[in-house]
Amino acid sequence: MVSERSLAVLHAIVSDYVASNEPVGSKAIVDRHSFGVSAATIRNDMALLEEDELIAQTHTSSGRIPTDKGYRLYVDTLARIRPLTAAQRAAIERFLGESTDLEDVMARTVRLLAQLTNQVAVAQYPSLRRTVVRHIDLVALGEDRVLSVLILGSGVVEQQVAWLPASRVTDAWVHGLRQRIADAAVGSDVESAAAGVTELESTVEEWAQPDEIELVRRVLTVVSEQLQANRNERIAVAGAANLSRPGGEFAGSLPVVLEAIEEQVTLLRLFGELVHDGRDVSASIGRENEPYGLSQTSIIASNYEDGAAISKLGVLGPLRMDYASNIATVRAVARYLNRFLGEER
Amino acid sequence: MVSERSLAVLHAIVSDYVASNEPVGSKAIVDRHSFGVSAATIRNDMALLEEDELIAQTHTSSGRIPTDKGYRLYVDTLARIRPLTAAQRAAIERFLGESTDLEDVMARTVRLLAQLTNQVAVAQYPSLRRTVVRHIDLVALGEDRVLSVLILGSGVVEQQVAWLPASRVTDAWVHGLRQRIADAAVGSDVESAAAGVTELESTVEEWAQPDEIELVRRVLTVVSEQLQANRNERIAVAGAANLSRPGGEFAGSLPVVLEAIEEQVTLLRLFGELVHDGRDVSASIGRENEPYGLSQTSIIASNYEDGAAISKLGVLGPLRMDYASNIATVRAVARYLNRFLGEER
DNA sequence: CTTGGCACTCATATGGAACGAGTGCCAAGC
DNA sequence: GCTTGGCACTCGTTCCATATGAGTGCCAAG
Repeated sequence: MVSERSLAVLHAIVSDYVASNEPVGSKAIVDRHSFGVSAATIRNDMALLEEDELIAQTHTSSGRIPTDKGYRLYVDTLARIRPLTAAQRAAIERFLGESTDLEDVMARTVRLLAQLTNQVAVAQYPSLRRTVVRHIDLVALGEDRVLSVLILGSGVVEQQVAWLPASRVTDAWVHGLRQRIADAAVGSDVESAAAGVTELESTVEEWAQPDEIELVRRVLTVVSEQLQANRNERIAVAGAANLSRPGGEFAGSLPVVLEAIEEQVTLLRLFGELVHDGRDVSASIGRENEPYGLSQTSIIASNYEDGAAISKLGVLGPLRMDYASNIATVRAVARYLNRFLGEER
Repeated sequence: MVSERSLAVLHAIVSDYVASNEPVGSKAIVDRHSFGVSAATIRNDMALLEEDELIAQTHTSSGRIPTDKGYRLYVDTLARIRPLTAAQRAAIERFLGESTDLEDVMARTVRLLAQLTNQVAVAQYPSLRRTVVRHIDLVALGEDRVLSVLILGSGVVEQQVAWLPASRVTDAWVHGLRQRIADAAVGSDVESAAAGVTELESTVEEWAQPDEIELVRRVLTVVSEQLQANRNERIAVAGAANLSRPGGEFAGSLPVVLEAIEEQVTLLRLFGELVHDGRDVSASIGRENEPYGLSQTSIIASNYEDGAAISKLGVLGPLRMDYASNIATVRAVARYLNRFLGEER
């Protein structure tokens, strides 16, 4: 266990290092912070911190920089979360207030978060399992293609094309089928609707013409897929340009990070594994992200509620980032998004 | 005017430099290419090329590298476009063949192009002005919100929410309005449909209840917007990770490039200004992109037809890129996309 | 436990010398 | 008139040796 003052020294090292990007020495600490002790005393504390692997030196006789473990302890012992400035709050309000549909809300949210933190911002789309199905449409796009359009509460639209090879699709046929599906699905939430459609699928023989059964099945399969497609597995990203900030933070790992952003799958897994032990904001620091090749990266994320399910949003940046400020910002944006989505439905 | 052999020397310099990323000297040229002349002769040619500002030296006595102007002449005098290998063609076929809706086609196209060229790939969404309107839906999302869904040929769906503050939206009302709009718009192409809706807007007083006119107007405005929204102004991007390839190509300009990719507006303008003088593939090299801050970047683009209108797709990369191969690939992918979209409709 | 002092380490900066790739130019050759 | 071999010259790169200074660890005294 580290002493009270040692912890204060760690905090000083982290914040100085984040600000200057240079190893910080004992003298610099007594100069910039008002500990009531001399540099030699600080040096003793630093020796202890180094023993605990909370800080390290770049070479035998240089100042110290925090290790992953040091950052971790720093984050865990951050006393209070700085509230945002009035200007920042206003910016959030203004930015989100103008948005129209969900797509737009997500895009604005990540852009905002990226701008406020100067990091890469990521947000998971809300899960829609508990959302009500408002409307279902089947539209013939030609003789062999039918477009299925699903309209969910809060204005989300899913579309998908069903191919019905070598068939003669007529408007009347499509219309009748639509009616049946709508009866089974519209009005209930997505999960129940999926069950309804499955039910319909299993009784196809009872109500469809024998020569149409195959076609009907295809359409129902597509609708089922749409209902089961988990929106939660989409993410919005913004601020990739922040990766190339001066400082060469991501020396070798920039390609890995860019790939992760493009892949999305990696980010989703990473987000999924984040543990929120009591706190509303969680962090994953450096080597904790090793399994994803992102050991030079830290992630700060917060849950945001979304009716029944929970989704996440956060930022991704270099190990050396302003954790205090980023945690505050992520939390604030998540709260606004919460409130905003709450109003919506 | 440069002589025949000088031009050949330029080609040698470009291809060697692209391959090695090092200034190429006269000796290296005679070694690697079978000109029937000595190094001294090559040096004379190089002096001429330098006079014409087609090549330059990094310092007084080093090998030469091509200038922007040199790359330009090189591209303009590329004799024949290398055809793709069978494997590459197969990859294209396979990759595009699996796609479902337009969104998916575009995503696959850029991913493919990025992978084949190792550059950032960009594609403009097809313009839909000549596409037929298949279907229009209005769905009440609550008492004060109506979702308008527009279904176009080839399975494109546009949605937008209309807010009708302080009103009591009923299903019956929405249904009636939908019918009217559908009569005016469904079946004709997007441009005519827009005209039809505008017509409807101007005669609102004649058929709507006085106290509903304001609400009807709002809905019609939203539908109009949807019809006029130009899909052509959306782009798909992939392969950003290729920017961080070793070689430090984008030393200082990486942030600019990343921003351009995220902004999209810049890329759209850039694409819009590309001139195709007779060729099916065009290039914009280095300083030619100065106005957009992308003077360290080259762009290779091709038109792809899309019924009436024309859209573009291409790649963006460092000045020092394999123009010959990239031009061939962009052209091939554009052709496949052409064919694919042709089959669709 | 704190503090001043001191020897020690090591990254960085500076400068000079050797090296070598590549050029420009010239006079001779085809 | 174009081509060629030769040669002096330039200049970036590498290597080494030295000087500097920031920062440490340790110790003995307060």
